[in-house]
Order: sequence, then structure tokens, then C-alpha cells
Amino acid sequence: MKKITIDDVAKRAGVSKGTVSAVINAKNSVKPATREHILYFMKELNFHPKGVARNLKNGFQDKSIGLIIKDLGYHFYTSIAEGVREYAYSMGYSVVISSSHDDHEREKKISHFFSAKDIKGSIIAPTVNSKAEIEHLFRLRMINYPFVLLEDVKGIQANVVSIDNLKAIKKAVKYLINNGHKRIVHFAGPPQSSHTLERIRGFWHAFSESHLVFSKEMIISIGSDYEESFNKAKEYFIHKKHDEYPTAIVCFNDHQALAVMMALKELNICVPDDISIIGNDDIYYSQIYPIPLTTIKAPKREIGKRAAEILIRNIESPTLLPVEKVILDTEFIVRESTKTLIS
Amino acid sequence: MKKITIDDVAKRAGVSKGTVSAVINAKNSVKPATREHILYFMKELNFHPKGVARNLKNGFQDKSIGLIIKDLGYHFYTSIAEGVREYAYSMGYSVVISSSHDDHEREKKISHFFSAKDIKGSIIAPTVNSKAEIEHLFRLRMINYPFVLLEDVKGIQANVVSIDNLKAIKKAVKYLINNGHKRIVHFAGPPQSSHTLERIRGFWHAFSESHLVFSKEMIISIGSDYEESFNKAKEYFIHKKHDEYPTAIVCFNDHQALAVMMALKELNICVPDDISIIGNDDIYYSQIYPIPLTTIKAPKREIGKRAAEILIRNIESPTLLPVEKVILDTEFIVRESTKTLIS
DNA sequence: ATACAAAATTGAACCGTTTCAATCATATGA
DNA sequence: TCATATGATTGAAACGGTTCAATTTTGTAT
Repeated sequence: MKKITIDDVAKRAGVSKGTVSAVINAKNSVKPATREHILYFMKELNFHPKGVARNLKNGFQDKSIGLIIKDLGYHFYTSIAEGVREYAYSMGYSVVISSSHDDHEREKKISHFFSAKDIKGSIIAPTVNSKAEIEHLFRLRMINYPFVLLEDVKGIQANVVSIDNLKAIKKAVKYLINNGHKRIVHFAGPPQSSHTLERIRGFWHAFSESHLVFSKEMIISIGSDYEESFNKAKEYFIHKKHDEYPTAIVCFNDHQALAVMMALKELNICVPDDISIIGNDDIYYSQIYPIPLTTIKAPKREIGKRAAEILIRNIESPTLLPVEKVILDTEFIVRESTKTLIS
Repeated sequence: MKKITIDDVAKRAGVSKGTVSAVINAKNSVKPATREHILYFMKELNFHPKGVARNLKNGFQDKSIGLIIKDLGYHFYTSIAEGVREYAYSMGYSVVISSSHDDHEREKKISHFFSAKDIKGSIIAPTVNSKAEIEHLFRLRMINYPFVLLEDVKGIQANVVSIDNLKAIKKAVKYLINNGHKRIVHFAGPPQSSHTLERIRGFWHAFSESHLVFSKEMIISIGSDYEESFNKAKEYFIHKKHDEYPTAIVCFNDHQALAVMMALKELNICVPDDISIIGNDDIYYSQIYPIPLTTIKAPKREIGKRAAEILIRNIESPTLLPVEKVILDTEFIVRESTKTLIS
């Protein structure tokens, strides 16, 4: 299945390729009859002009940036994307997005794709499971391709804009501790997600910093899919004696927290009177829910904006710029799903 | 600010461009010392190899499709994207996404961008406000660029995968009518959205087909932003006498419906006992909400999948294929936010 | 019919890489 | 020291379009 080129069309239509080019570019120097004639053969041969060839000659000066996120359906990332978009548009850049699904291979492929398409730079939420999995970043580095990471990655010095997840969770857990909670538990997220581990670590740190005993029974893996979380949460409580219930649960994210609250409702366990719940992310619907959720709010749009800022600065600089690292603060928002145990 | 090419690097490093090329492509035929030397000058000149030139030579055989949606934060579109992704991946295609924000100019720019980058074909949720605004589709058509629309557009024969929104709303309204509701009202969406008009039309059709009188007071524009919908909904009821309350509200979408239910709650109006509510879209959180929402479920993933199917079939066909139009069925899901008035 | 201007068409050079046969450099063994 | 094998480097052609000065065709006025 040979590739059809402008020469094929020109030959078939009996004109020069200059004329075919003029038709493609809707120049009005072409006689209508000739245009029709050429269009006819373009159709017949099903010819698509290759952008790559036209851009080569034209200097391909489009302004565009890429964004590689982990999940399109996850509010956290789409909000970041919104921040990126806003800033990028204001600077005249287009944004293209692709999701890696937390899969390293995909991420590698997409980052390569973006650079190969002369997307001028990329913002990447990296999925890195092992030391070997930063090669693709080194390759981008080698070809001086501008990029900004949304999480710090060990082993490479690169631009990063992120939040201190560890500190955020610690703040939440310490809030519970300071309010008299003793039996605190963490409902962890999906095992393959990098966020899951980070949050478990934050939970653990809070305990050690408060000189409290941490045991691994405090971490219960219930995922973040609604059905799964709902069922596993119920199961957890059904197998527990009443006086062994935790007094507070730190959830993986708001989405999971909502599922947990539904499960508790079905079991007639009252939030926050029987159990306090803390979410993470501050998604939209957790405010709408009848018991507004206490949660950790990440400055999602701000993350996107700052990342885009750094990226575009690097793209537009004629020289290589020094690496920048930005860690943004999270906000712990106390709403109605938590209760103090201190009278 | 001159563009740096491989020639500049070669000259500066005192080697031929073939050698520089070998370094860029990590070929191991280059002596380590030479490699380092060349890398040094690549850095110094901040040289990025142009993908466009390498692709031209290489035959640019990446497999990729584009998706232009209207809103990244809107569940309806991200679910479609999920369907697209799933099918595309199974066929070895990458997916890149960009949001038009329901802005025709953006859409035009993005579609042009995708074709210019040799993204092999695109799925487009079109924003078309006037006859003149389909030019860009004609241009894609002229260059035989494969695309599939997610809404039918008057004036152009093109591949379409969509749902029958009109029919869907009609079914919902008729359900209410058949269950004895007399005072039914539609809370319309944001005026600039194409969906808004379509849903108003569906509402109107249901009345005329049921031989009931329709008046324009039945359409109340309250948007779909949470704050706005919440406030306007409250305002609507505050200015109404109790016995003038509608017995049922057909909402623009689930998101709006949730805002309306919150407003009603604050006014101590009971759903569904005082007023029935119907949403649209069947988003995730409307099942989680304490009063599960009666709604219209669109086969979102299926839409994405079918669109991707048609697109890839067209991309891979050596000849121009006839246009396909697919209209998928919606499902009316009765949950607990509606009540029959017939005893 | 002829001259001339305007319109339409041609074709060679160019864009920035990769490729690979040819050439040059280096190390090895006799 | 020379011949040879191997490793490293070169440079011209190729990729598929666009551009634009030069040329050909067409239309108009005489």
C-alpha cells in the first residue's frame, strides 16, 4: 500500500505539483476548472498532504505544549489541566493532553510522541516505578526538550511543580491526634498508584513525629473505585466489634471518602458523631454532599499555572535555564465530617 | 533569534552532521569522546532536533488520533474520552485530547493543528453557531482528513456518532405526564451551550406530541454552574406562591440537578414528595447522593468506542469510505427523585 | 491578425533531518 | 614496517511538501 504524494496527484491530473500545492492551500491563482480537476483526482487517490513536509518548509512555528496526566476522569488532574490551559492560552499556546493511566510505558511513548511532533515542551505527571524508568526523561534532557514534572523524581534534576503530600497528610492526622482521636485508621488507595504510597508514608510519619505507635493494621487497602471502596469499607466494619471501631478515618481521596460515608450510613454509623472522616483533594461534590467533607485542598489550578509558566519560560529562552523546583502549600479545610473528642 | 540546526552543531563541533545525527539517535557507532564533545555543543547551543525533519525522512508512521471535546471537567466528555482511549489502545493508537471550551475558533485551530501534525484522524465535538462555521470541516474534507463528529451538523455530510437527545428528553417528560404531573418545568443550561437548545426543544416537543399546551414560562434559564444554579433555583421558588410550584422539574443535567436539590433542601421543599426531579447524563455522583437521581443515561463509553471504530476504519482504508451515521439509544433510569401522582 | 497585460502554470531550490555506501583512522598481528 | 580488519566518520541523496521567478496561456483592445 504505497504512500500517495503530491507528485502522484500531479502526474495523474497532468499538472505540476506547484499547482496541486496551490489548490491544497486554497490560493486563488488557480483557474476554477483546474481546481475541480485536481480536487477530483485528490479524492480518487484519497490523497492527504503530509503536514510534516509542509511544516518543514514553513518553519513550523505553531505554539503548543503537551500535558501528560495519569487519569482523565480524576478531578485532581483535570483541574491542573484547567490551570495549564488558562495560562497557556494567555500566552498564545495550545494545549494537548494525553493520559498515561499511571502506566510507565504509555508515558514514555507519549513523551516521545510529543517531542517528535514538535510540541514545544511538556508537563508530565510521571509514573516511575524503578530507577530504569527515568531513561525517557534523560533522553528529553539530551535533546534539550523543555519539560516540567508534577512530582519530584529521584535520580534526575528537573523542573518540578508539586505539593507536599506528605506534609499535608501529616497535618490532617495531627489535627485528629490533637483533637483527642486515638484509634485512627487510613483507608488506602489503589496499590498501583504512586499517590497511595505517598499518603501511607504521610500517615506513618505523623505517628512517628507524634511519638505514637504505628502498626500496619492501621492501613486498610480499599481502593478508590466506588463499588470496591463501598464494599470493602462495609466488610471492614462488619468484621469488627463495636468498641474496636476507629474514631477517625483518613481517606485516600474525597471520592473514596464519599463511598465510605455511604457505607457507614448503611451500617447506621453516624458521621461525625461515631466516626470522623477526612478526605483528600477537595473535589467539587464533597461540598455538595449533605455532610460537607473535611478535606485537604491542593491548589490544583495554581499547580497547572505555575508549571505552564516555567515551561513556557524555558521554551522561549534561547539558552538553557537553571532548574526550578516549586512546592506549593495545601490547605486543610475543616468542614462537618470531623468532630473533636475533647470537651 | 536564528533557529539552531544540526548543521550549526556540526560546524561548531567540527564534525559532519551525520555524526551529530548518530549521537542524537544514540547509535553506538560513535566514539565516546566524540559523543561527549558533540553533546557539549548541543547543550551550549541549546539545540533541539526538529521532529518534523526526522519524521519526513522516516515516514512518520506513528498511529495516533485526536479528540476535540468541549470541556475537560465535564464528566460526559471524559467518559467518551475513556471509550475512545480504550478502543484506540486496543488498535495500537495513541490518543491526544484538546478542549475547545465550546469556542468555535479554538475548535478550528485545534482541528487544523491536529491535521498539521499528522495526527491521523480526529473525533470532534463540534461547536457550530452559524453556517459559516463549518468551513474548517470542509477544509478537512478537502484534504481527505478522516474525522468523526459527536453531533450532527447541518450543511455537511460527515461521519457522526451521537445520541438522540431530543427523543431522550421527550421520553423523560412523557414519563412525568403519564404519571399525572401537570405543572412541569425545565431548568435550562448555559445559553452558549448547544446542548441547552437541544434539550429545550426536546421538552417542547414532548408537550406538543402529548397535545398539551406549552408556554415559554416553563423554561427557566439557571445555567449549570453550581453556585449560579443553586442561587437561581432558590430565587425562582422564593418568588412563587406555594400552590404555583411545579410538581416536577426536568433539569439540564445531573450536575445542575444536584444544585437544585440542595436549594430545595434549604427551602424545606421535599424531593420527591413535593417536587420530582429528573437529571440528565447519569454522572457518577448522582447515584451517591442520598436521594438517588432519576436521570437519562447516555452510553458515553459506547459513543467514544463507536466513534473511534469508525475513525480508525477510515484512517486505515486506502480508499474514501462512505459516510456513517450512528445514533445510540439513551436509557431512562427511574430512581428515587421522582414520584407518581397517580394513586 | 497583432500586441500587450493579466492570469495561470511550471519547475528548481529549499526546509532539517536520516541513511548508508564510501572513505578515513586506528589497532592488531606477522 | 606493512598489510589487514575493524571502528569511526563523512557527505550526497532522499523524504514530500512550498515558494517564487520565469514562462506559458488567455483575454482584451486595436
